[in-house]
Amino acid sequence: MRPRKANSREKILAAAADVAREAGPGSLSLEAVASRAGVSKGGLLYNFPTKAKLMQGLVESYLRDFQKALEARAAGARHESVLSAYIKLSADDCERPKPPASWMFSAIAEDPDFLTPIKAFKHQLLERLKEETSDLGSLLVCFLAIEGMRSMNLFDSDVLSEDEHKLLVASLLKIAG
Amino acid sequence: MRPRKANSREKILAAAADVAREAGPGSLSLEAVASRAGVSKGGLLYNFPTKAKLMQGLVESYLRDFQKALEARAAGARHESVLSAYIKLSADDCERPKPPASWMFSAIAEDPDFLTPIKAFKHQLLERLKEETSDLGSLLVCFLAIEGMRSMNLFDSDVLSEDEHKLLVASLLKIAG
DNA sequence: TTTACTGTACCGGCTGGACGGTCTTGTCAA
DNA sequence: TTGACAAGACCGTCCAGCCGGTACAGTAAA
Repeated sequence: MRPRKANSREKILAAAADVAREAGPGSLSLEAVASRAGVSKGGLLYNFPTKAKLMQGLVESYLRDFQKALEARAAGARHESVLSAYIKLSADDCERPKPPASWMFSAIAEDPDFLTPIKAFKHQLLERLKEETSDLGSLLVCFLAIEGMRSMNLFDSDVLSEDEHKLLVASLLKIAG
Repeated sequence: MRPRKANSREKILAAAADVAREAGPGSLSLEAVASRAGVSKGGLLYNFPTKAKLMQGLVESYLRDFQKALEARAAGARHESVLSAYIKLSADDCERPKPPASWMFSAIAEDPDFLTPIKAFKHQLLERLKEETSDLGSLLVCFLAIEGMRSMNLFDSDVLSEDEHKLLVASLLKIAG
């Protein structure tokens, strides 16, 4: 029996991320994703009429999830700054073993403009952080350092040891105040 | 008359970087590179028998250039730390408009293992920086912030304004001591 | 100094395979 | 029975790598 109205979109998105991570971003083909998602190629194309739409879906779901996680953290401890929440969230996100979002490379290869929403999101986040601090210099250092953490995670470059990672996070929280 | 012994390798490498930057990392085909370099496809394949070899060449030349630039800076001002030199070099590298090394995305798509030498290089650099400082926390913050700067540049995400960029660099130099 | 040979650098058409996207043919729930 | 959705064969395109050539420099025997 074929599962009717089983939310294929989510399965497909997850499968795409899996394929990009395991087979490499260059091997993210529609067939591979469909097969991984337990869906036929036609089924995939029904949900995402084009490869570009699939990438777009990946970007949007990524941003949505991140936003939700950040909001949850910020609401969970209202006495601390959003910057602290962002630092801690990113520290957790980059804890190994964490699946890096390799699909991003596929998206960039497909069309570099897929970065635009992400860029906009980051800009927006930075603006929000600026509002809650008076020390712009420290904020920038923290913001960029987090960016560095995330990028290392994305590139799967675990240059830092576990201890160094913890020390870094502690230092950032101290700078953030 | 065909230019004999005109160093095609360099021209091809430069052309590959250009194509990746201008046409997008997903459009880096051998034909496009050959045409851009003013070389036939056969000529390209003569110099780089495989696309993977071309990517490898890109990585190696990138690392070699970076190493040279860093050494030059470090030697140029021997009274300051290597970390300071690294900060300043990266700040200059990320000054817009600077061609981001989009070819890296093509390389990753071809085979994620092309990152290995880069990872190793960074690790080595970090070890070297560790030797000259006693404050590991500050070093890590600086190192990661630079990483963030470079990643933003690579992704062509100019989230920071000119002034913010300068403030960031100043703050980093202050932290680096 | 002519001729024959060798190795280097480069050319460009070809092909086999992979991939994105379409189309026809189902198939189940209402 | 109908319509939303899924299956997978199929088609056109693109591209990496191959291969048979060409041009030329050097060498050296004749």
